[in-house]
Amino acid sequence: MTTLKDLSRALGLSVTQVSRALNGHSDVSAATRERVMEAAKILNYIPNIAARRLVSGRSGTVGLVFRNRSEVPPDTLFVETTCGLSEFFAEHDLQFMLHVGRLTDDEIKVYRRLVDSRTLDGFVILNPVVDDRRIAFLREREVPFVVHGRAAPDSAHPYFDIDNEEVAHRLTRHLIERGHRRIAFINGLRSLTFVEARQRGYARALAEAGIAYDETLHVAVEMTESAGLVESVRFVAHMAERPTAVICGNTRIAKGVYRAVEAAGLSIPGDVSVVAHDDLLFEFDSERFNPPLTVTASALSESWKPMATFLARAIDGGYPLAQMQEIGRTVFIERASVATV
Amino acid sequence: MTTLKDLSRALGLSVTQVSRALNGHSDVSAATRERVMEAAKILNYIPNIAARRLVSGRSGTVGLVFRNRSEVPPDTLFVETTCGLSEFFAEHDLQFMLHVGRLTDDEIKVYRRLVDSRTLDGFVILNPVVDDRRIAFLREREVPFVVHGRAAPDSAHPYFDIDNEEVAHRLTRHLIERGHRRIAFINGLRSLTFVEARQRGYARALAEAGIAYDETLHVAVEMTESAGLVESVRFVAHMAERPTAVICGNTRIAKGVYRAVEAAGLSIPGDVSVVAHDDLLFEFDSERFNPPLTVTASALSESWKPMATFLARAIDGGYPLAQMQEIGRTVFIERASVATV
DNA sequence: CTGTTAGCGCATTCAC
DNA sequence: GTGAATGCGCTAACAG
Repeated sequence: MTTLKDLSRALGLSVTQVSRALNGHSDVSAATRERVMEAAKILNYIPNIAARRLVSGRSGTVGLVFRNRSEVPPDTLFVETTCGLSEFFAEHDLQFMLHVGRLTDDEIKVYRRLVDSRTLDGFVILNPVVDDRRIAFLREREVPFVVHGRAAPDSAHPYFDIDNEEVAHRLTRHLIERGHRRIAFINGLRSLTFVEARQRGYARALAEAGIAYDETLHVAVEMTESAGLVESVRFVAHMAERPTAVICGNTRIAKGVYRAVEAAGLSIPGDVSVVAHDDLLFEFDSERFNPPLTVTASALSESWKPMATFLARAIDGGYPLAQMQEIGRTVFIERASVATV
Repeated sequence: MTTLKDLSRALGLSVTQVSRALNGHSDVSAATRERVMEAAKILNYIPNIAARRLVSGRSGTVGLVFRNRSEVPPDTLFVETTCGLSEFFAEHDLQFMLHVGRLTDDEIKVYRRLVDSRTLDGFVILNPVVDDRRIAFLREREVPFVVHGRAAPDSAHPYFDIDNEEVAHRLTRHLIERGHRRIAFINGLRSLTFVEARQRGYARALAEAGIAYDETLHVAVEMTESAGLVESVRFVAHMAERPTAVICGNTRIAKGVYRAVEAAGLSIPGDVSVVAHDDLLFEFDSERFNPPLTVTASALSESWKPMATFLARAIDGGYPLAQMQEIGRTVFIERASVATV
C-alpha cells in the first residue's frame, strides 16, 4: 500500500507537505497541490485510517446501539433507520456501526465500553424516554450524540424531531370539530418522550373544548398492528360507552383498528371514526386504506439526513445548537375516515 | 484515559512488560501478571484500539455490505441477519459494521474502498450468485470472508450453508411418492446459487421418477408473498393443465399461494398440494398455516453463530478450511398440505 | 510556502 | 523474566 512516505519520496517533498496538500490546508502552493493530488491518484494513495485515528484521537465512527435484540424496532422501521443513517453518514465520511448488545448487559455499560475504548465518536439515540440514562451519560462524558426526538421540549442537544404535541392536538381538534366528544387515543408506550408529548396535545385539545379527560380512553401500547387490534376490540366490544372516534399513534395501529372494526361487523366512519399519525413508512399507505385514512403525516425517511448532518457537526464542534436542531414539517391530510356526529 | 505508560509508571515496570502481561504472553512471572491485571482493573485501563490497529495492521472490524438500499433483504430477514451477526461477532471481539452504498456506485468499488483503506478485516457475503464478483475480488485480494451459502457446491472458502439440492429433492420426491406428476416449483431469482442448487434437486427427483422436466412449471421470482400469489394465480387460473402440486422456495411464497388458492375458491390439499422450505423466520409459522404446511425446515437464526466464528477464524488464520465450513441440518416435517392423487 | 522535529499508544524486535 | 529501542502512518507544533 502507498503511504505518505512513498508519495513524498516520489515527489521530492516532505511527508508533512504532502499531508498538508492532501488535507486542503491553505499554506500550500497551488502547483504543489496539483502535483500531490495527481501523484496520489496515480499511486492510488489511500490514507491509513488507524494512523489518522491514533493521532487525531477519533475513531471516525458513529453508531447506533441497541441493548439487545428485543429492543430493535419492528421490521420496516429498522431497515429504514439503519439504511438511511448508514447512507447519510457515508456522505460525511463517517463509518456507521450497528451494535446489538447482550441481554445481560446493563444499558449504560455498553455505552461506557464503546466510549472508553474510543470505538465511537458519536451516538444516535432513538426513542428517547423521560430522564433518559443514555442521554445523561453521554452528556456527562461530553460525547457527541444526536437524538431522534427530544429529551424534553426545550432540550439543549442536537436532535431531529417533529412537533408531536401539535400532531396529537391537531388530530384531536379535528375530531372535536366534527362533533366527537368520546375520543379514544391508542398511544405508544409510556415514558417515551414523544408519547408524552402527544398525550399533552390530546389533553390540551380536550380541555380547550371543555371535554373531561377520561383516562380509560387513553391507552399505552406497543405500536403494532396486533396491539391496535386488541385495544380496539376492547373499545368496541367491551366498553360500556363506546368511543365514537379513535386516534392511532401510527398507521400500524390504525391497521389493527380497521381489522377489529371490520371483524365486529361495524364500519368506518359510520360506527367509529379513525385518525392516525402517518410516518409514511414504505409498507403502509394510509391513502389506500379502506376507507382512506385521515392523518397527520411526516416522512420518517427524511429524518436521517439531518440526523447524520447534526451528529457530524456535533463531532466537528463549533456549531451553534440551532444548526443541530430541526423540527420536521407535518401536514394534515383529510380523507374519508371521519364522520360528523 | 489510562494508557500502558500510566500503568507502567504506577507499577514500576516497563511498558513492554505490562503489555506482555496483559496480552497473556508466557514469559511473564505469575506474580507480575497478577499485579498488572489488578492495576489495570483499578485504573480502568482500556487499550486504545487505534494504536493497536496501527501496529497490528488490522481494523478489528468486519462488515456486511449492500450496494444500495434496494439490495437490502425484506424486513424480518434483515433484522435477523444484522442483529444475529452483530451479536455473535461481539463475542469474538469484532466490531460489526453495516455499510449501505449509493445506487450509483459500482458493486466492487465499494468493496475496494473498504479493503484498501483497511476499514474492514473481513466480509460477510449474503446471497452469493453464480460467478460472484464480490467473491472473486476478495479472493484475489486475499481478504477474509465468509459466505452464507456457497459459490459452488465444492467451494473452497469459509461458508455456512444448507444442502439446498437435497431440500428440493426431498420435497419433490415427497410429492412424487404421493402420486403427483405435474409439480410446479416457485423458486427464487435465477443466478442465486441456492436457487440453482434447488433447481438441480428438483430436476433430479423428476428424472428419477421418469417425469419430463417442464420449464413452464419452474418459475423464478422474488421470494415474497405477493410473488407467490401472482404466480399461483397464473398456475391456477390460466394454465391449460393445472399443476396438482406446488413447491415454494420459502414460507412467504407459500403464504401467497395459500391466499391465491383460497381466492380462487379452491382448497389445499384437495385441489392443489403445497410444500415449501421453511427458514423458521420469526414472523411466519408454517405449522399454523391452514392447513398446516408440509416443509423442509432449517433455522436461519442458527447460521449467524457459525458464520461469525468462521470469519473470525479466517481472520486469525491458520485454521483448516474444514473448520470454517458447515452444512446446517435440515428436517422434513410432514403435515397436512399434501394430498395423495 | 516548506522542512524538521516530535509524538499519538501499542507490540515487537533485540538485548541482558 | 525484564527493559530499551524501534516503528506502525499520520498530523501538529515549531522553525525558517
